[in-house]
Amino acid sequence: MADDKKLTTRAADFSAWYNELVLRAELADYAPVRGCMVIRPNGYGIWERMQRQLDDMFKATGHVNAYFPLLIPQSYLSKEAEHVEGFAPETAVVTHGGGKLLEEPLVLRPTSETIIYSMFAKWVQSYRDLPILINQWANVVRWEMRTRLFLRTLEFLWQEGHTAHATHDEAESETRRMLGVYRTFMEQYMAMPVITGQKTESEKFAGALRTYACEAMMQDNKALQAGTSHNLGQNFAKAFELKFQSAEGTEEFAWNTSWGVSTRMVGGLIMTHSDDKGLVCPPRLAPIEVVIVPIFRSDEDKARVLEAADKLKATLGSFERPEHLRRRIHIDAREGMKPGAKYYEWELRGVPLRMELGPRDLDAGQCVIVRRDTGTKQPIPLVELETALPALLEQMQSELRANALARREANSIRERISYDKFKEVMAGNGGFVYAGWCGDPAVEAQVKEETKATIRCIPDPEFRSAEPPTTCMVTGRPATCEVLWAKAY
RNA sequence: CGGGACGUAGCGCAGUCCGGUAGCGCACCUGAAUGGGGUUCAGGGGGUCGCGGGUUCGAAUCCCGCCGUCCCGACCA
Repeated sequence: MADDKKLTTRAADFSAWYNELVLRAELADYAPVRGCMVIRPNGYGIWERMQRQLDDMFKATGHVNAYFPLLIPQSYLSKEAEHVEGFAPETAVVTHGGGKLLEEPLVLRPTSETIIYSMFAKWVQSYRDLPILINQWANVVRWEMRTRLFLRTLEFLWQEGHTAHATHDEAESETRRMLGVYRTFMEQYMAMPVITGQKTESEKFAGALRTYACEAMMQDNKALQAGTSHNLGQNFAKAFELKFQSAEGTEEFAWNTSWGVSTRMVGGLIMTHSDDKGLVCPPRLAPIEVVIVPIFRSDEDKARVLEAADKLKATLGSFERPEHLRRRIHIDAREGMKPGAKYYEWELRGVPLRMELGPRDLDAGQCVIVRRDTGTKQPIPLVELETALPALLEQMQSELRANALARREANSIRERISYDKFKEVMAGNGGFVYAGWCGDPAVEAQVKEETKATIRCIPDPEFRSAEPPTTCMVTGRPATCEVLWAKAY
């Protein structure tokens, strides 16, 4: 921080910019334990709004919430071979309780497939007991080597949906449906466009049949995996004896899915929209939509302006209004701080709209509204705020999404390029590269080794090229599919 | 766990080479003025200098050990 008041710029050091923004906007802070963070009210408020929206969407798609315990017998994790291989290296293990060595160590859940499907096995007898459509909001622990605020911490908050079905096809359509829910949420609420698609064998979830993901592009052109949805097949059902009797009387293993998004999305939101002045928060997820900065000199003016501000908040923000008509308003009435200083602070914190309200405005029956993303100022008559505020907020919401989409496409390469050119791109500005792939995992490994880029996904049809690639970018062999390459978080 | 940097007031740092009264900026508290883009003046509070040991009359400073944090790798939502 050369200048004490300004953030390091994105261009100078994206990583430093991100860290400083998170800390100074008071979204999160480092905790005493390495790799752990405290999510402060400004950051938690965003997560809460994400939760509320997603929870509504899960309920609307037929899911119910439940809660399973944090502690899982270590042996459970070992019951599915690929699963234990994938997660064992990063589990935290409890060996003592009440001062005594435990007979069997307990792991802090890195994810809850094992405990949940072991319980499903108790609850399911018949095909009539299916499907089970459960979600839980929880914390999980993964002992990562390198951590970053929101993007990768030892403990993080998430939701994990877990379902059980009678058939493969039903499980598959559930897997796809929830990926679609994530996509809708990310686009409509986070204003963050995503590429959806399937993960390759090497990138899929440990223990899954197939993994699908939403991949977003951050402002440094790196990809962020923002949500995953897994078709688990019968792998866990077999490990935990999750069986049911079919209508035909036969005994069958159930088909499971799991899907999750985490507090990592807060990091994605930050890196998608924010600028060198601080956070830019999409209005729909902003804990505060409008901050009123009162301006006054004399005591008379002060009383008059604050009264007007209170009145605006009491009417436009009244809890008696239906939520979509209720504005989330904060009045910054702090004494001894000049308006300019407040402007900078609320810009750092990402409040979408700022309302400047002073004696001159009141005389004219108006206020001045400033948009956080564009900085544009406009006077608005007080009597029109009721309709003007939601219109401005929605306009900002959709422009943020459109801008993020334009930026992603401007940094995507869809024409066929040579592997040499690809190396240049990845060594330079990076970005998303669509290319043919022969399907050989060794090629993935080689490219990762040489360029640090990985296959983010095999994009869903709507994201694929009009002209499908016929050869592998790396080997020149016939392509089995088109893939999306990028360096990732 | 490998490579690098660092640990001194809430935050950012100087002081360490060359041992001798613990400092600066911001933040914070009090008062007054100020108030439409980071306000000014005056006064004030706050530290076992990461921890442990050693050398010395005397250690933030020198030596040894440990712990922790951040950045770059290998691992990952």
